[in-house]
Amino acid sequence: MHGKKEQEEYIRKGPWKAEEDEVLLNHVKKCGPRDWSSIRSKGLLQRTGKSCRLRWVNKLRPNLKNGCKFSLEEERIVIELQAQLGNRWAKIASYLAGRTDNDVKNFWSSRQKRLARILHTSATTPKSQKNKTKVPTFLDVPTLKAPKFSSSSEGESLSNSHSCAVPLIENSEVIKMVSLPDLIKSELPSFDTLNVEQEFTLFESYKSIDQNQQISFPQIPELQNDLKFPLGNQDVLARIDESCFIEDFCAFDAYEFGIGSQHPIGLPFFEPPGSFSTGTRDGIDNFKSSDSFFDDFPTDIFDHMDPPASPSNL
DNA sequence: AAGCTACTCAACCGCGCGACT
DNA sequence: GAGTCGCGCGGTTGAGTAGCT
Repeated sequence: MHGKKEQEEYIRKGPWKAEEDEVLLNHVKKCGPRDWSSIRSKGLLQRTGKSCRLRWVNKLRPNLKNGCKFSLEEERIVIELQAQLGNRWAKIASYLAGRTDNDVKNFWSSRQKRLARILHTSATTPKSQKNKTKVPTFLDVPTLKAPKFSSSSEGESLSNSHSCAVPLIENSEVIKMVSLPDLIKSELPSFDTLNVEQEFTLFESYKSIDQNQQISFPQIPELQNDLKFPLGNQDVLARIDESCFIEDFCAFDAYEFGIGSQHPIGLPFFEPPGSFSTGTRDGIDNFKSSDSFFDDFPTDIFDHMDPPASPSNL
């Protein structure tokens, strides 16, 4: 079998057994969460110190929210902090009670994959097939007119209110200008928590809009200018009147930018730094009680909108 | 029921940094 | 100052699972 030296060198990998967890917990009880490498050197476990530490941090540490999905508030915090800090998952996790860097990382990467898939689908699916997607997009409104800027807003920076934010479109010529990581870094509202019902209702309302009616697109808060307008403002403006431009933009979407989602476009999406610890839902509640998003629509738009079905009707 | 796809989660790996010798 | 060690972090991968067709 194994010689003594071989046994000493043997390092166990893979899933942890309950007995191993118990040994590790005992070690932490005695010595605290440190001296990870001594666990192996003492012959307690055939695991590396790194492996022990990881197991403790990610699974055995008290007060972990294991197996619990990220709440809306947690998602919001992650999105904002990722935009501010980049991929410093451990730092981000420190703002979330019971979450580990691994949790945050996994959450973000699955979000990223989903977004990539949506982008890819949007860019490659023939337009005739796009209507088959689960959640309807503005692509389904074929002749929605491009927004026009009022004379009062002409000459203003497009980053201001009532701008037509066009950071991302499926047209391949343009999509290349926004890398996926940059896209994800931008402070997109969560789409994990989309209220499909609301989305659909709003969508239906758009279908009802007089196609000659002009609507203002709501602002997108706090996007970096270069993310908002990868082409440069002039180029964006120049393309706005192209029907395919708007169509493509709308296809990518409204969905991504939260129109119809639970999050506002016209409001600051995130709390100011420093307010995380309060764990308030002010941002969300403010949205719910605010009209600012809908202020950007013609008032009679709501005449076409049916109230969302109550859950009891489902 | 079976196959496929997307997603989640757990764990490993490589790298960088700081402390120690 | 150079080398070593332990630790922490971010990136990546693979297994398991849920949902859809």
